[in-house]
Amino acid sequence: MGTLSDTHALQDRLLTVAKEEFAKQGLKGARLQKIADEAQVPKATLLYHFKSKTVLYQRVLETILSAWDEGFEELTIDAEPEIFFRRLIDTKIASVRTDPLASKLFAQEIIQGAPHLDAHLSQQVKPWFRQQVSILEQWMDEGKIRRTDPTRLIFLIWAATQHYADFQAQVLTLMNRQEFDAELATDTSTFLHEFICNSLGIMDQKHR
Amino acid sequence: MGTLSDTHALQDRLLTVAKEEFAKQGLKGARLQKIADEAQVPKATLLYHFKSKTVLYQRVLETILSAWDEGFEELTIDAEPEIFFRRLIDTKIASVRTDPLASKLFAQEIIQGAPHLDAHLSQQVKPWFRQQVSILEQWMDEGKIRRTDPTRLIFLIWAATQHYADFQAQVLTLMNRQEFDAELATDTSTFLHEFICNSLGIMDQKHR
DNA sequence: AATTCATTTGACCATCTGATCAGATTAGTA
DNA sequence: TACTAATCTGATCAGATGGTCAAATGAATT
Repeated sequence: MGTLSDTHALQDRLLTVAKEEFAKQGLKGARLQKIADEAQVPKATLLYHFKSKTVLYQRVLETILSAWDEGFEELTIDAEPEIFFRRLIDTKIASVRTDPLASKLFAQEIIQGAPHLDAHLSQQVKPWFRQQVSILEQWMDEGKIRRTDPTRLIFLIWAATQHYADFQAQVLTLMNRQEFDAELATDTSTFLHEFICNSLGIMDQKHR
Repeated sequence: MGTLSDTHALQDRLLTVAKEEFAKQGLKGARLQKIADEAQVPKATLLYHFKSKTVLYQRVLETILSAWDEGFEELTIDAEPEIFFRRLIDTKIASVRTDPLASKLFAQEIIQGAPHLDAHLSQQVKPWFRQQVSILEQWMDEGKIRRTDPTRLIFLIWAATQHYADFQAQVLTLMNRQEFDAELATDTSTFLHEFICNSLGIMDQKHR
């Protein structure tokens, strides 16, 4: 424990601070000086650990994406539709509430045309997405859920959950709230689950 | 008709070009030089018509918002739920398809905490929002639609439609499409309408 | 102790960018 | 035509910002 913090811990801290700055200001708007200040480190030190602003940004993005991949890939199929949707929605809402900055950063990246994650979209997201679609199709074939467009259904869930992170400023204003607290998260989760199950003709055997 | 274009037409062109640049690059990322080039005008001319970058940005924002206000305020209540939802969704999807840049610009503004439209949110959006909520509540009281949280229902519609503009890059990738064409818009509109009506227990008397 | 390597940091730089300004050009008017 | 006001624009600037570098510091190894 010679140094105050070893290299790895420092880089983690820098990535965390950088995520916040990038999420709040965008890639172009973010200032290396501000990130360095926030992390209580000279700017030169920041640039020693990450060769350039772009590299730092990509590292932040990678960190976010791999965390997501981890959290969502284990959403198994071996469940009834109702359970599946509950897990999916709960996981997404939890992620949105725990780390809205990650969601915001990701959103801005996509809005600007996803110039830094073409690869990830087609290699990571697409397979996961196709799998989800095929699960839904199977359930439709089996008559477990009403037949509809599975692709757009996934989009709807995606959008409806992500909305609470990305548009948090608007959501809180319109709901007269100050923060996205645990209760608000639970209620939102419940609402979405109910709404979707209702639309798909899934009977809810048990109350939450 | 002495000049090639009068002042008003020029400012409109500048606003249009600026909207594109702001939407694609964000406020901080946008470059006045690029806007000027795109509009085939010296940068100094651009700054003659708009005192500063911030002013230009705010003017672009105002233009977008007033266009939206116009388009959505006339969504009257004097209709049955099914018609109401159809109109709302169609209008929103049309707006998203016609002018995705406006939606993207707006989204980035909200994501970054809506620093430039606090006033508009509470003065324009909030009243409209409350009105929609009260319509929905009334219909729930009358038993016309299933009882649920009207606030989150509006959010869901909002999010699900906006998604197709803001996340267009991702949506197109996952759907293996090149552009958001008219057919895709119609199908999306139909899907959302059906999905929502189904969840709210609204019978669809006529096919689209 | 001497050497080597990674890390840290203040000083500095090249470049970019929003903004200014004075002078030119044009349009409208008496 | 003469005069005024609005519009246009090239030149230029001041500040900010990403990035570089050489020297200093610290840690580990022989």
